[in-house]
Formats: sequence, C-alpha cells, structure tokens
Amino acid sequence: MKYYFNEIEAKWQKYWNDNQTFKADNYSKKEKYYVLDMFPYPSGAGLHVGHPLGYIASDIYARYKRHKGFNVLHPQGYDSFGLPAEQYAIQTGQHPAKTTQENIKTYRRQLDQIGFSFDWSREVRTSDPSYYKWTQWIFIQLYESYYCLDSDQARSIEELKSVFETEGNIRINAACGDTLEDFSEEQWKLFNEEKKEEILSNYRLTYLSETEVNWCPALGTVLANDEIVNGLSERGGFPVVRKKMKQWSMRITAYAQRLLDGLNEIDWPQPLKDSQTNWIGRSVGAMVSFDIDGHNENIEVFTTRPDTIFGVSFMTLAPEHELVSKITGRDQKEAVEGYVLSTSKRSERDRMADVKSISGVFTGAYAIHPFSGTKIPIWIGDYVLASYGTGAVMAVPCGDQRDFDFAKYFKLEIPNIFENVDISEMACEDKNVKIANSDFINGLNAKEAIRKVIAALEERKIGQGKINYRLRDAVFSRQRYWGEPFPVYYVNGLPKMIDTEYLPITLPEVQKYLPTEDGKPPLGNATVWAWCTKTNQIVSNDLINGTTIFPLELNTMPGWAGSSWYFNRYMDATNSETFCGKEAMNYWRDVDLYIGGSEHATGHLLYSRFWQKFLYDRGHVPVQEYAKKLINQGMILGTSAFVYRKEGENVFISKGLIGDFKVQPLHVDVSLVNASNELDLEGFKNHVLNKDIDQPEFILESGKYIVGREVEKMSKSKYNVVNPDDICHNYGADTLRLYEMFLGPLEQAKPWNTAGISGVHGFLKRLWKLFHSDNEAFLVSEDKANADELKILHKTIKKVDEDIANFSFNTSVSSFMIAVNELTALKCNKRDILQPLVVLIAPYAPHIAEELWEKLGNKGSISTVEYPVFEPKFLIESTKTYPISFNGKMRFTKELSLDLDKVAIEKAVLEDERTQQQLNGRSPKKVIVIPGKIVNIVG
RNA sequence: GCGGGCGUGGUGAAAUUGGUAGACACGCUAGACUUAGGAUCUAGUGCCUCACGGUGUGAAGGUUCGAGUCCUUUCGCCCGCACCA
Repeated sequence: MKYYFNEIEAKWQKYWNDNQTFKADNYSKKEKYYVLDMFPYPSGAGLHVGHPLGYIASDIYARYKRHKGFNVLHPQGYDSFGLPAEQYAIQTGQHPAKTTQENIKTYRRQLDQIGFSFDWSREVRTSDPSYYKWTQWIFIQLYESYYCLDSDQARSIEELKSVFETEGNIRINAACGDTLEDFSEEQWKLFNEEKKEEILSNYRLTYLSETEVNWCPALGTVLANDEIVNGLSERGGFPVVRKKMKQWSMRITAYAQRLLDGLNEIDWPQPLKDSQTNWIGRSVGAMVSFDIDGHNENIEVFTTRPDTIFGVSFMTLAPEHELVSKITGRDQKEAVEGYVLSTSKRSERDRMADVKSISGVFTGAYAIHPFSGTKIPIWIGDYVLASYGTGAVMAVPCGDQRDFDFAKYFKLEIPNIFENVDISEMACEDKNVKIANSDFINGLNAKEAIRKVIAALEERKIGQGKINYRLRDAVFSRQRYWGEPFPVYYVNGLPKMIDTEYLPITLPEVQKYLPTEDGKPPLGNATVWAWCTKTNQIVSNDLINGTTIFPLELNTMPGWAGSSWYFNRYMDATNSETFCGKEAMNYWRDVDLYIGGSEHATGHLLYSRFWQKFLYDRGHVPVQEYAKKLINQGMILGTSAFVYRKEGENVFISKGLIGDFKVQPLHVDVSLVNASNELDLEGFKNHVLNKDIDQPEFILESGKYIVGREVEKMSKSKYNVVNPDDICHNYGADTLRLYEMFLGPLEQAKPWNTAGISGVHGFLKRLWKLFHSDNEAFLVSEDKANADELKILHKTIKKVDEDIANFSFNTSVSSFMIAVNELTALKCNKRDILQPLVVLIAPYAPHIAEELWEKLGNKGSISTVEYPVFEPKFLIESTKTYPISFNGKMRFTKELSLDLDKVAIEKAVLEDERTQQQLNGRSPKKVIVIPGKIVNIVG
C-alpha cells in the first residue's frame, strides 16, 4: 500500500476531533504541563508558513509531554481586536466582527490541516463579549486599586480613602502621579467630590490625565512610538503630530522595580530580558531643585551625576515644559514660540533619531545655582524630551557630550571641574577622575562626591537621592471602534465605573467606523451609547439628562488589553462567573512553556507581566510570573524575486544582462519563478499585478529571464508569501511539520525555501516502506530484535530525548532519518523496533504515526502511549575506533578494545605499521592518550 | 553611540566538557531500473591536485599535545534600544 498522506491525515484529524483527543481535564491526578503559543491576530491574508513554526515546535513539545504522562494544556485562540479589521471596515463598510469571524474560519481550517493538538474547547477570542467582559472587569479592578509602597503591592482604593478620612495623606507612601500637597483628615472631609476624585486619580492604577500623544489626524487615532516610522504612521503612512489629550493611563511605573526583579525568577532568553531591562531603564541619581531668578517657580531636574553640579553652566528645558511660557522674556517670546511650534511638528522618535543637528533657543530667564548662587541661563532644546525624567536638564558641558556640543554650538561657557583633564575637544564622562573647582567636593571621585552632594541637597531641602525609571505610564485609550469599550460613564465630566455585575458593556453599532466630524472617536457615531443608572442598561443618547442617564466613554482599549491576561482565561475558558475559577487556576497555575516571537519583548510581554503582578497582589491569581520558560522562535523570511525594468520603458532585462543600464527593480510574485530563478514569462504577462504593463519586452539570457533574489521579511506587499496550504496538499502536514523543524535551529531567523522539502518527504516514504513488503502489503515481523537493531533504536531514543530538552528539533529530525536509513539497510521490519520508533516519531509526524500504530494492531490514539525509555545497556561498546593523529592532524583510525589502559593503547598504536610510516624514522616526543577519545602523537 | 547575536561547502545546516570539521538533507555528477512513479535504487561530491599530498570554520595573532569551540585584535552582517540627563 502506498503512503496516501492526504487520506491518512484527513482520517486522523477527524478522529482527534470526534474523540476530543486533546481535551485537557482541569482536575487530573496527573502532573500538569501548560504549553502556550502566542495567539495570532486573524488577518485577512490567512496563515503563511512563518506562523506555524512556533506552533509546530510547541505542538511537538505538548505531544511529547503527553507521552511522558503529563496532563497537558495546549490551547489556542485569537487576538481578534485590531486596526486592520477596522481599516477594512472603513473601506468596505463591512462590520469588523463579520470579517474577523471569516478570517478566524480560515485560520482554523489552516491550523486544523497541520494537525495541531490544540484543545479547541478552550478557544478564546479577545473580541468576544464573553471574553472582554473580564478585560473590562480587570480594568475596573485597576481603577479601584492604588499601589502601596510600604507593603510593595496593589491594594484597594477604599483603604486609602479611609486613611484619608482618619489622618489625611501625611503618612501615605504610595505610587502617585503629581507631587501632591499634604492635607489633613479635616481638609479631606471639606474637599468637594471633584477635588477628592482628582486626588484619588493620582493614586489609582488606571487614571485619566492629559497626556502628550502622537496624534494621527488621518487615522483619527493616537499611535504608540513603535507604530510610527520616520514620522509617519506605520499603517498608511500618514503624518503624525504631537497633541495633548485626555486619556486613560495605566500606572505601570508603580511596578517598575518588581518587573525588573521578576526577571531573575524566569527562564526567558537573555536578550529578551535585556531589552525589558533597558526599556524599564532604572537609573540612580538625584532630584535637584533650581530656583528661577525673578520668578516664584523652580525647575526640578533629575541627574545621574549630581557630582558634576558645579559644572552646570546652563539649563535646558524640553520645549513642551510647562514653565516655558511663564519664564520666557519679552524679547525672546517670538523666537521661543516659533521654536515650540516647530518642535511640535516633529515626532518624538524623529527628535531622538536626529543626533546631528543642534537647535535651541534662549528663554531670557536665569536659574540660581543651588550651591554657588550664580545665575545660569535657561535654554530650551528639542534634545530634551518632556516625557523622560522631569523634562529638564541641568547641563554640564564638561561632563556630558550632548551638553558639550550644545554649549560649543551656542558659544556657552564650558567650565572645567575635572582635575588634569583636557576638555577643549570633548566632554569627559569618565567617573574615575577627580573633581576640581567644586567647593566642598574637590579632590573626590564621582562615587564619593555623589554621596556628599546628595547629603548636602537633602540637608538644604533642595533635592534628594532618587531612582528614576525610563519606563512611562502606558496610555490605554484608543480612538478606535474595534476594541474593548470602557465600562465607564461620565457624571459632570467625572468618570464612574459601571458595576461589574452589569458587564459586559458591548460595543454599540455605528453607521461609520471613522472618527466623527467634530473629532470624537468612532463610538461618537453611536446613537445608543448612554448609561442609565436606574435600569443599569445602555440606552439612547437622546435620553441623557445629567441626573440618571449619562454619556458613556467613547474611547476603546488598546490591542494589548486582551492579550495581557488570556493565558489565565484558557485555564477555565468557559467560566461565566469569574475570569478564571479558583480551582482551575490553582491546578494549572502558570505557563510552563511559552513560545512566540521576540518582537513582543517590550509590548505584550511587559504589559502582561504587569497585569499578572497586579492580579497577584489583589489575590486573583496564585503566581507573580505567569510564564516560567519562554522561547523565541526565529522569523521565517521570504525570498523575494525581482524583475528589472529599464527606466521609463516597458523593457525587462534579465539579471545577468543589466550591466550599465539604469533599471528599476520590481517585486514579482514568487509563484511565477522556478527553483533556478527562471521567470515564467506567460504567467508574468497574465498576472493581475502586471495587467497595466502593455506589451512588455524581455531581454533574455540563454533564452531565459533570470530574476534577482533577496531575503526579506515575509509580507503580502513583497509578493514573497508562501502559503502552507499548498505544501499540505502536495506533501502532507507531516512533511510540513518535519520540514519546518528541519530548516534549522528554532530560535534562528531563516529564509523559507522549499528546495529541501523532498528530503523530509522522502524520509516519511522510507519510514512507511519499513512497514511494508515489496508488494506493498503491511508486513511486520515478530522476530526478536538483534543487538544492532536495538542499538539503532536506543541511540535514537537518547538523542531525541536530549534534543527535545534543548528545543533542538532540527537535529532530532536528522536522527530519525539516520535511524530509518540504518534500519532500511538492515532490512529490519521487526515489531520490537518499529513499534517504539513510531511512538518516538509521533510528536513530530503524528498522522503517519497514528496510522502505523493502528496498522500494528493497537487500539485508540497513539497520543498518550508511554514514550520509549532509553536503556544504556544497548549502547555499551567493547571497542572504539580511535582517531590516531600526528601533531594534531588525524592520519588514520584504529579499532581497539575499550578495556585497554593508556599504556596498552600507546603500545598498540606505536606498534602499528601506519604509525611507523607516519613517523618515518623519527621517535615521538610525546604520546597523548585519552582513553575512549583520541590518540595524538607529537614529534 | 550603547546592548545583544551571528560569520562553517554550491545551499539549509551538524559538531555536550577543547578531541576524527562538514552529520542529516537539498543541489549537482555518473550509473541502474521501470509497472513513467509527486518515482526508486547505487556510487561520488569542502577546496586545490592525475596522484602522493596540501589546505580548510570571515581575517590576523595567542593559549594548548590538540581550537569551529577558549583569549586578544580586527573586518563584515543582522537584531534591539537610542540626544535617557
């Protein structure tokens, strides 16, 4: 019988589905193991071959763990809120829910055909009200919490209120936004509702505030820095401006230190930990307050080098700094306002990326040096960012290169405060030089001086030591339709949470998915979007009366809201009483293995750790870190193909003939090119893409048009996407699974290339053949296996076990090939060997394994059959083929008994005539013998 | 600029603690077979050389009996962060 992979795969996929083979039980006596993939965003383009790479690896691991006797949770779902579906809705008028559902259907079909062992009964979709009900619930929990710095945890805001009522805020030590003035319990009681709420929102873990944002008028939305490329929106390429806006923020900064500390507890790749560490950006230094000459204001700065304070010769404020308008002199007003305006047009990333051009304006105001009392000019400059530190810098040109460049450019004073250091050409950032010209810290090194300056600042109450983090609070509002609605309504402009028992607050229907004409978010188009506090229902906007019926929040939550806790939902995905039942949560606890791309390092993987720590603090989850181990799979790159169009003409020149012609390279669909880079000319002419090209002419080499190749990210716009469907159809899912693993190390980025696929497909056919006679009937011998056969089996078991432990799936595929090649050579078709071999291969190629398992006469699925156990006794050797090397170069091999000791080996080797031949009469100076390894003769 | 990673045949890549470099595949060459099959099988294949032999893991040094692996310098590529005070 031939290997009809399509039939076999369809049969077993149906079997798994019918029998719910991979449904995980929440209450098992088996040890649990939770294998998680980063869930996909269901885009309209469908799955491409890059998606399954991580999924195949995690599936192999999950299946392996089932064979090893674990109760495995291996779920999958969809991160189904997001901008592409909304953009599509804007263009076509189709409801995003509809297109999302269609896309999910395609994804599901594609995932199913690869044979993943997902427990689909736990599927989650972030856009489903039954899911986002709990996203809204978590948001409310955050709103109702503050961060207590004494106990270092989130606590109920009610506790804080009762403290305010009994003793004011004097003794409160909590994470807080603005520096608040002290108030007593009496004062608190006298504050009106509005004032109280304003104070509380400084403590809440999610709060409304005016934030400077990247506003994209064309998309009508705020963009994250990482969504902006070269000052334009990543999607669409529209201009972006800086704008102030009232937005929800998440007080992730309260967790900065714990997010750093937690990294020590988890087995995540070091580069990923490094990027989270950099993102959080802890720096130790001091806050210093500078008085402003002639104003009743002061400038707070954070510095990591308080020891250089006597080197301050000017100050620089971010152009957006709130003091700028207050302190600017009459003569400077025009210049300053012009500069502020021109800065507002530049994106933050743009400003940061531009290192070469130096710009700034003098404000006309002077600060007073806190120790020397000298007057220091205050400048504004766009190299200072409002969002980092206090948005102000004490400039020390002799000790900081950027300050130095600024001072040189504007011909400002550069006082030298370092002993025996030449600063005429560049600043000195070395912390080991001694300080000079600095009053009470002369002669000290940086470390000593820092301590002394901080002490002096604290004594005079003009500053204190401080740990500063680069991490900022995360903006949580999006001006989009296709996201979670906030469970929030407004009473006189003050936010109120909807009682959790009335969740979910479902997305309203709208006529248009664009922002409204007057610049409100898309939900501003909804006509039934008001909250009735009497009936606790969403009602028509017409009924808003300001007494019982109020407007609802128009923003929606960002993409990362739903993905920040989904791993908990899988544990108890259908629970309608709570976001995850306690019993299920205490059984599954955390993810044992998480596989996904490193591009989420400072987004999803940081926010989700933050939410998990918060949920832990409030007693909702049992662990602080939700993923014990994480593996980043490398990106699969596409190999783009290019044709070369002669500039201004419809002439395409084959790659080898371009020579000196001016050509324009154009992407061409990779499906039109064969393995030898030859273009299908007829296909090219008929391809939709090229319909607009009239009568193309081709200049051929040897009768062929040869395309250029380049490795790029796999993307629809580069026409280099390869769809797994074709491979599943032509070679089968088992071949696809093996091939993706065989491509190379999991964590390494690699270009997709189908050239080698026949190799693994051939392997599966040879495996099949081992079980079949020449006339293709199933034929397995019941004879006892011999030593050679057992050795092949056990060496493979050993290798595969080690490989899986190291996530080295590429080399285990090789081991399978070697085993099958060797068994084929021995014509071995013995059950003793083949039955364990099938189990060994089952996690990698589950369909063929199930089929052969059944043909071997077994009942039921192979998926929980015990994995073969390695027995060292089958690998014991009595001899070793020693490499005999001379001066480190291997010349010949000699088989010797492993019982021989060093002396005996040396004797045997020296007696060998080939040794004498190599030595050619010389006597060896030294003979190195490592029993069991090598012999090296020196001389 | 800072941080991280990577350089091995025509190609994808192997190579626990330093111990036979190139496993396993693709491709290529030659051949066999045929019931033309998504064929299969056999042999060969790092480079130079008819061969003996030489040479070879980006380059140059070093440590060592022995280096792809350790150390120093250097070149190139990729990724992340970036005027972070």
